[in-house]
Amino acid sequence: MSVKPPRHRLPPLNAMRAFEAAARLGGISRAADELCVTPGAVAQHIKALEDWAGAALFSRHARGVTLSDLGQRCLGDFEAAFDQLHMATQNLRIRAAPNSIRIAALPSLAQLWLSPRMPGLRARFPDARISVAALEQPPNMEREGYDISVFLETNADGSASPAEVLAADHILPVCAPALAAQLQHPADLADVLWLRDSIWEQDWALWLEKAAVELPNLPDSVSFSLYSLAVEEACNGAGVLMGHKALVERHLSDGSLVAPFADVVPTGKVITARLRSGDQRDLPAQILAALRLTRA
Amino acid sequence: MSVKPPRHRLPPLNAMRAFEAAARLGGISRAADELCVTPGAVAQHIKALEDWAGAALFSRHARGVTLSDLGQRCLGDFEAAFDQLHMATQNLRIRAAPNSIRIAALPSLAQLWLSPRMPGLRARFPDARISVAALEQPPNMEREGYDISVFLETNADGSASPAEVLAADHILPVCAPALAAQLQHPADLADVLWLRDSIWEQDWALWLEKAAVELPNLPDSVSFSLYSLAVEEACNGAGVLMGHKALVERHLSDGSLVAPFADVVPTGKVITARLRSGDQRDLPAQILAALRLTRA
DNA sequence: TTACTAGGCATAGAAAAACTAAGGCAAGTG
DNA sequence: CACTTGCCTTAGTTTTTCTATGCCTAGTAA
Repeated sequence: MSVKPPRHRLPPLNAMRAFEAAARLGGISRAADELCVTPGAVAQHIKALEDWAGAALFSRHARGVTLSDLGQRCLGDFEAAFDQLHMATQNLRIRAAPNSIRIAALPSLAQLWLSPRMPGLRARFPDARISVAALEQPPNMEREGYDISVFLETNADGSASPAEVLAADHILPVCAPALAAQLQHPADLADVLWLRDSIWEQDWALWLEKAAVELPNLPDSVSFSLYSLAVEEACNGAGVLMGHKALVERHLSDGSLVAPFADVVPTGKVITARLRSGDQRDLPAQILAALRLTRA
Repeated sequence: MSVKPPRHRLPPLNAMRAFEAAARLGGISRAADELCVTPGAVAQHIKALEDWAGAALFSRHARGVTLSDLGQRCLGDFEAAFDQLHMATQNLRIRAAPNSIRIAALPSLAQLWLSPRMPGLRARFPDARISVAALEQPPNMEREGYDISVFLETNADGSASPAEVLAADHILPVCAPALAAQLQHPADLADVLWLRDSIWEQDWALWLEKAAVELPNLPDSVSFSLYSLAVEEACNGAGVLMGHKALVERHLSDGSLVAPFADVVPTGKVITARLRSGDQRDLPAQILAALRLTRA
């Protein structure tokens, strides 16, 4: 009669994942969002882990939860463990498909800056399989499976990770050539429809201030949730768009858009690319380097 | 319209666990055994991970599997990640119940060496909650939830982890006092029933050799899968047992067993205690130290 | 005071995942 | 040549996980 171990099982892996997410993000709802499940599911997982441990990891309040003393002390361990697990899966992914490159980019950058450069990139790296995902927020690159990110950051963002500045961000009004005829002086801007991007609402105010333009009144404006839609509409002659130089350079050079006023204003932001740390390949860095040099 | 991420999900956690176990143990059946499921379940998990990666992690043969090149290179990552996950759960456990101490011990040691010392231990550490599990094999202490292990090891086992020698292992024949009357000379051993432990079958041969005893014939013997059962039977006068000194010392001192012959033979093994590395408490080390000094 | 809202809890039922059992196969072994 | 070992596959079942719903509490606004 061999003594069969009443084996000490690990608590359920999913329960640990739920705890880690909720503790890191500071809320069950936020964890649920990250894990793509309902808050109820996360709450159940966390309860399961608490039952396993026999102690509370969170203290519950009417509005949200806070980590208990125990939870506080354990968060670091679990965070590190899951970091490693993510690292392991990323390594598995890139070893299984070494030529696969995933780029995460701001939607506007993906469409107006990155997209024109893709043909050049593909020509330079014919073996690479480059996919692009448009994200509103920069992802955690070590955790989600992106090898390169391209986002707009304020110049001061001195993060530790290896960042590469691809271009500065400058703005100036742009519009279709036909509409430009109506704009002789900056003051004429008060008489045309303005096109805005909904996440860059302050662009116009910034430009007016820095270009020292004073208008008697602010005209009507329409906003778009995607900058590329606003650019399309500007090309169609719908109005005047506050153009980001790096994003409309192609339209300016092919004449589909023109800049009626020369005042170019820096926004204080830069287009920044980052590599995923821990990637053992050379390809991502090569692609990033090529990205600096590639013209649209 | 916010751009909702087509979130990059991790592969299923259980699939990773199955891969890690199968890769580490070198077989699906062995992994199934460790995970307490059927091999079919493990095979399915591994296939799921391979599908996620888009490449094979094992090459299948008729007799067993071997790691593919890819699997080989990924094993280390996953092993490290799960090591950390186990570490995190152990830390959670001991933080939630700092006075809980779990000891893993060989069944015979648990019953005959450890058990008599427990009262002394409890008196010395009244707050500690000491539980004991009897295991045939030493557990992976970093992974399974044991804080102290007590096993019989060959002297040479120079493992890196902090080991503490509690006692050397010596053997000599023992029996009930009544039976001892029949044993005047070692040669008389040929005429009595021998009691054996099924995992220490060679004890008798070793003792006969080292004690330079030659017998004309070997007598009948019965074996027990638990040494403590054999000890009981010896006390009952059922026969002569090859006694391990450290395990029968209490019976020898209270007279329920006697040693008819004085030849004590070392087996080359030692009772060894180990602490789980990474334990941030002092209590386990204190208990181990006390264990050295505690008398039965 | 009186809604109203946000965030979390509890429960039941539904959906999905995991597991088992059974049959099959291929290559060593006696 | 039969037997054993170790794995695969599939179908069906069990278990887990998730969602949906209603409820509760404490801030916030009217």
